[in-house]
Amino acid sequence: MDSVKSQWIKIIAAGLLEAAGEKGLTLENIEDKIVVERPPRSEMGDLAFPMFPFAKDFRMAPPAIAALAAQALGTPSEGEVKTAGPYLNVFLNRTSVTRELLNEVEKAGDAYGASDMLKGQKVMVEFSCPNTNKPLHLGHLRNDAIGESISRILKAAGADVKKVNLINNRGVHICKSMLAYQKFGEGKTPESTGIKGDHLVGDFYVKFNQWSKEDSTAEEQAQEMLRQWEKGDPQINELWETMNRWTIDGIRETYEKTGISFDTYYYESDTYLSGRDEVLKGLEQGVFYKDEDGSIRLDLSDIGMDTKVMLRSDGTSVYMTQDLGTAIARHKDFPFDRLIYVVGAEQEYHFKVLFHALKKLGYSWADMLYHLSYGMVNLPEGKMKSREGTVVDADDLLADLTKMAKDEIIAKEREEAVGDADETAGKIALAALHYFLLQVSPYKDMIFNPRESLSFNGNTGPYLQYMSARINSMLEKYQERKEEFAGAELDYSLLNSEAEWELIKLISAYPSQVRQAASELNPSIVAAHLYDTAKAFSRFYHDCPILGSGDKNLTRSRVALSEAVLQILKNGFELVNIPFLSKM
RNA sequence: GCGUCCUUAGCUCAGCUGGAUAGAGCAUCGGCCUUCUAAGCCGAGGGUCAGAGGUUCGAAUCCUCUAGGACGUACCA
Repeated sequence: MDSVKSQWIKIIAAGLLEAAGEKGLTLENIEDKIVVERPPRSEMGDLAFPMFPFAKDFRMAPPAIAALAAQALGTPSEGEVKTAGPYLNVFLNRTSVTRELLNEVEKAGDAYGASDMLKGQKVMVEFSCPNTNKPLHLGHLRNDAIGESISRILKAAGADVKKVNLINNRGVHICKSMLAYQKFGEGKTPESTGIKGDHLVGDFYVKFNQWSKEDSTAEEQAQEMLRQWEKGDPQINELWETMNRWTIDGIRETYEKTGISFDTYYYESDTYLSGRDEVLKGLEQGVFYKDEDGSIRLDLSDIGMDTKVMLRSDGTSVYMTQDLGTAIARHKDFPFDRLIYVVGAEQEYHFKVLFHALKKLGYSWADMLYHLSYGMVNLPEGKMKSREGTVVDADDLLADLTKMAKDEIIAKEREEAVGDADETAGKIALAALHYFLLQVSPYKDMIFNPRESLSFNGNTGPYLQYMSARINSMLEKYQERKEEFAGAELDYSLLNSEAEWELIKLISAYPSQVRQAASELNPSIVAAHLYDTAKAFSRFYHDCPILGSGDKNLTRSRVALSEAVLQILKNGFELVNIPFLSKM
């Protein structure tokens, strides 16, 4: 459809030029001025060209320009041009557009929608970045969903994408769960308790917070532990390694369940030292300064901000120190053209400072860093608060969703048909979750209502899966009954209903939607387009019998259309991490 | 205080670089299963696009102000 659009821009331009010529006017850069739109209702045409931008050139009212241009255009072979007030509306030659499009989709297959828009670009995407003191919660799931999805979308746009994680495995917060374990742990392990490692460690983190309310020295003890640890205390180190492994193993299990993966894991425990060296180097160079209190700081007055600690007065490193080291290590490993940090909006200040610090340290690639600042997930009652126990745990949520999906399968008596009901339920849960998280623009805060938000009806992931499963089943039946339709011929002119034409237009728009999602780093564009497509198919499927159309050629042609729709759904599912189900 | 962002139907959200009558889903009400999966389809009601100015032929969209909200402004991450 892109080629159709540019073709029509040329046609309209020619018409306008001719009309202008008749009036003795000359127009410049006419093609750049032409705006292509979609008419608000399909019966008004397929493409719309508003004439407002030419009012000044013509010194005429837009409707009059439209009339003149339409007259000049006459009846081009590519379609029909009609005026509608100030608009020129184009009705495309449906048969030829359909033929071309369905052939293109079939040829491209899984690659339909892919482009070379970002060809040659190396893009690193950082996301997830869990702390090793507690399990993942709903906020992480949104981060993971966005990070994984934009990685896939950028890849589809031709970029060389490297997905990276950063394990926040050091810092005072880690010491807190360790300290609580030392005090109250009684040697418990994931094996001895049967509790998933990340949850077990998280329980001790909660315990620390309870204990610190009773014992005012708790915070100081945690700080002391951090100092001992950075000095290399072997006992602390051993405990750290053990508890870290528990957490990371647990978190990796959650990644596997949700279809998230990384090309490279970075660990703050590996990068904080190089970050510290970097800070000391920067101190020598005069980029940083030593404050009266002994801490090493960056003066940000040149960008209208205060100062920021780069290294604590006791010599231990902060978040910033580690992120400096990590960024530098990453650019060495993978000289990116762009590094996208998928991190919550609450850390905007941090990244502003980080990027600024790297620039001042003389790293030219500091300009290629980008903070994809996404919004928070809130509950109807407000913020999720771990202290009040209102945090929605990732594993619990997945388990609940899977249970709901399984109950639904049983209620609909689809266990047999579906094959492995548990596996299917798990995939439905993922679809519900990922679609819910990705249908919203990343940068906006969103509200998660556990009771209502994850329904399986309406504008949801399972609805998409359902439509694709139905198409798949129908196509399988077609294959089984192949002899019945032997000798059938594809006749695109038979696909002449409005429902079919709507589908054609949606299929043709898919690649541009993917490109837009890539340039805006916004998966919700893909999600919305998938919904529109599924919805349009649903209407078509309801109105237009396929296998029972009564006309072999019509059946064959509608099958071809359905195949293309299924291809778009499958390709799009891949981009937003929704599993395709052949049966549901 | 300062900075950044948000405010569209009862609720949750779309609405692309300004363009024709602002759209979905949920919820409410009413239809549709001897025919390809009813996790579906069709229809109805529901809007001063927070408010006020401005720019423009034209504003939910751009600018300014006001109100409400979120986040940040840590030797937490």
